[in-house]
Amino acid sequence: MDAKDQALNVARNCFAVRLRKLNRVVSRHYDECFRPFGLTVAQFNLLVAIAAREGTTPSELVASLSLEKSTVSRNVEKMQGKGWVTIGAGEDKRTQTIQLTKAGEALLEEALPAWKEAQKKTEKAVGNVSLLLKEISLT
Amino acid sequence: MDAKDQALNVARNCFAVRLRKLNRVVSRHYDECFRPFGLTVAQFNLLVAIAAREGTTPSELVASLSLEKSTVSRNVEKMQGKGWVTIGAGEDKRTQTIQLTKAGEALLEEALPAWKEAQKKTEKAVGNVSLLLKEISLT
DNA sequence: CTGTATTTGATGTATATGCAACTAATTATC
DNA sequence: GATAATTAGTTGCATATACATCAAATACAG
Repeated sequence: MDAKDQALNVARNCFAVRLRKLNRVVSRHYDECFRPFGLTVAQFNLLVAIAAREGTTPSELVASLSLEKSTVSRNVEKMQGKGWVTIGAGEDKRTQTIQLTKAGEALLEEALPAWKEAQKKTEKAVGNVSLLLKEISLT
Repeated sequence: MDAKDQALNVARNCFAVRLRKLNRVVSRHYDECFRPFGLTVAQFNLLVAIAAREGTTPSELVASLSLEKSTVSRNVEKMQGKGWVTIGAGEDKRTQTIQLTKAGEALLEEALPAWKEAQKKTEKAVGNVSLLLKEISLT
């Protein structure tokens, strides 16, 4: 097998190559649907994660979303700037608690139809994603 | 269903949320394995894509990887800076052709064991990814 | 042909992401 | 109780990514 065929083989069988491409395509669908709300899919992710656990902490978000702490730190700060969340004192002087504001709740509510649309769009473009993701054992 | 439960529901069922998390986790495995070579998974993606079609063009990479053209432009430029690829004249005066250099080929060769390791690591951490990706109909 | 539309890349700007190094606070060790 | 280790978040830096806009080249319509 020459270098070219080997590369082709890698390109076809690499989990990362395929997953990352899928990720770009799918994320684009969601970004399109959320654009009218001035919302990105990454911000939407954080919003729902925060909404699902009122009074959560950055650390919890790090764990539940497998994000780097610095990413959470900066993205949450940005969302605070937009008035969607408030950052308050936590149990420790180290920790913080994050809450949705009224505006944040309202935004989520408004964006829900767009989310449903994105879900549909994704299934249509990519196939049976539910079935696909069902298999994954991510904590 | 109150707002919190609704958010939980979205968080659990959103394709983007789950896919993006999986993408981060998996990409991290590859990045770790490639780090000793000064290579990122994104660069590896491009390298194998270029190797698989010697003399490809940015446009082709855009199409085959579903990347934005500006992303390809800048990433390929960076890889040229590292001496892994050369950018030459294309058929048009608009287009370019991209070639792996000897160093680029050598790097791919060297990194192959790391890639295999990353594949294994991923299967171990995430489950049967092959089965999972088999279902996807991405062009 | 000539003027318009399309294609191909480059560049400006913004977001998302991660690693390394840092600080402050807390916990564990002795 | 003092010191070491760990934890929580922030900040500096770099890469990856996308959208909008631009310029140059080519293709197309008349």
